[in-house]
Amino acid sequence: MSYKQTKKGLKMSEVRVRIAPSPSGNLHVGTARTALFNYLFAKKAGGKFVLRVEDTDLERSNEAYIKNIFDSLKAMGLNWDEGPDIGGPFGPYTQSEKFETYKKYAQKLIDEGYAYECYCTQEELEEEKQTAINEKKAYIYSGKCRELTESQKTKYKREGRKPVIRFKMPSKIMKFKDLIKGELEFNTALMGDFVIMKSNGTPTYNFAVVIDDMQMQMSHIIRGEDHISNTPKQIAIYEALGAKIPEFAHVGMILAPDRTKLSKRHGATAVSDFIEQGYLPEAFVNFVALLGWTPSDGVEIKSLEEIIKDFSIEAISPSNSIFEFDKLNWMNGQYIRSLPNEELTKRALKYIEKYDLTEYTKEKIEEIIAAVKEPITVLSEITDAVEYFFGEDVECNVEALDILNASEAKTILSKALNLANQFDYNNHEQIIEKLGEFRKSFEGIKPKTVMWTLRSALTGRLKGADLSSIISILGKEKVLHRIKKALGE
RNA sequence: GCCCCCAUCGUCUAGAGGCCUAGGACACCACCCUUUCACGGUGGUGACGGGGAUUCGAAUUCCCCUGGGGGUACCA
Repeated sequence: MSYKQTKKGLKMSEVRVRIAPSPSGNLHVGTARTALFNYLFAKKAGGKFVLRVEDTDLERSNEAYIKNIFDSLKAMGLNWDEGPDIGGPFGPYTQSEKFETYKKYAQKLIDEGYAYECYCTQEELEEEKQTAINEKKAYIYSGKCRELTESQKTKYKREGRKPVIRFKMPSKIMKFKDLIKGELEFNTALMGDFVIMKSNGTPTYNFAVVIDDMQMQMSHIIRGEDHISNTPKQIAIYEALGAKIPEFAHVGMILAPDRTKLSKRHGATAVSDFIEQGYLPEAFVNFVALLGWTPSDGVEIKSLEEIIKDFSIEAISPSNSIFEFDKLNWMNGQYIRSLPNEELTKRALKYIEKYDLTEYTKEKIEEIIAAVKEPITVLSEITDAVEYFFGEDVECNVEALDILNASEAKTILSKALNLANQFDYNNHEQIIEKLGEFRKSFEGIKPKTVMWTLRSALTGRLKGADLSSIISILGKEKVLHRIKKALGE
């Protein structure tokens, strides 16, 4: 046994899985979930989670997307053990860096009679397809280039035709056991000889995946069910190569509420979009895990670590699931509320930077965030929730204006002016107490009205944080100023 | 058209022949708590797509239909 083999030799039992995004867009929710399941499966088994970039379609791939994909995965906490950036024993992990390898294997398949050059033009192929449609039959490539003679090939070459390489699909009933879907069966005669190398010398997806998964010694392929129909093709290539066939597991798709594919028109589809809007990555991961997987103990809010412990691939549902925001929002709120104020403030900072933060100390800013966090479901809502704390004056909405224009408002506010001088602004308890006395101190005016009036004067709205907290944070100067302003002074 | 996958409350799902008068979570409704909005608590509305078959017994097994999804590329 050579050194190289020893180094690369693996224990039969080692679990190796991968996520193989193609950088033709930002990390999609569906891909993110597939990545999550792969990650969970690997970590649960003490195996390896590898990242591979599938950029064989150079036209559609771009650097910015690669960065977005890496960043999103990291934000979700799905750190890979091997990948383009950190390397590993089976690199390169970027397909565009392996074009020679694919060529080599394609040639091997030709030499051994499993593949052949095909010189058919697009027009010829189109014609075959049209005929099939007219005859209401399924289109299958005729295979007419299978037995091309050398002289025919040279003739085509001289015409300037660049061949593709097609795989000779054997005709048989192919069965395999899917870890999620169960026993699956296909008639490969219906598939025809498919292209493995394009005329520009780059591999097609179905070929590149097999070569990579084989070389990277993947033990399990966990992916979306949109790949089910590719599986027989891939297995056929494994067989032709004499390679070990990995186990397959196909997860249902994530659909939009209208039951169509989740796309831009449904709003956010990229993980980064969600994070941008103020969904906490850990909440997002938790939610996405619940799309198709159920915790064994019924406890739905779980950290990544806890999910790993409880994860099993058998528990994944075989059906599609619809991405609804309700539960995500609820869950995000749960996570926001459970975050320590300091941490929450740090994360909320980018949503409040439009205000003059120098009006307050760092501690006060934390108090503000703590005061408004309760009803928040998405971080971006903080921008509005916090508005009335900043600036001297406050802008009143219609409801607040109505309250302030009511006949009893003047009475209440005049007295409130007095009250404002009695507050000990650093003593929250004292404020609560004084406020309690104050709201009951009016003959014929409901406590509720008293509070609403004061709230309207101070915040310009009827809804918001706890009034005593607001008063404490605002401080004497602003409180007095705003009450006076409301009185028209 | 052809091939494949899927099918329990609005949504995510529990359920692997009797434990199911189908359980939980979100959403929704009501009540309680409360200075507002909320948070929290309690309770409620709400589903096995249809038809056959197997069985003493079916949400659970089988078949058909229907519905939804995916694939059918020199995209991945």
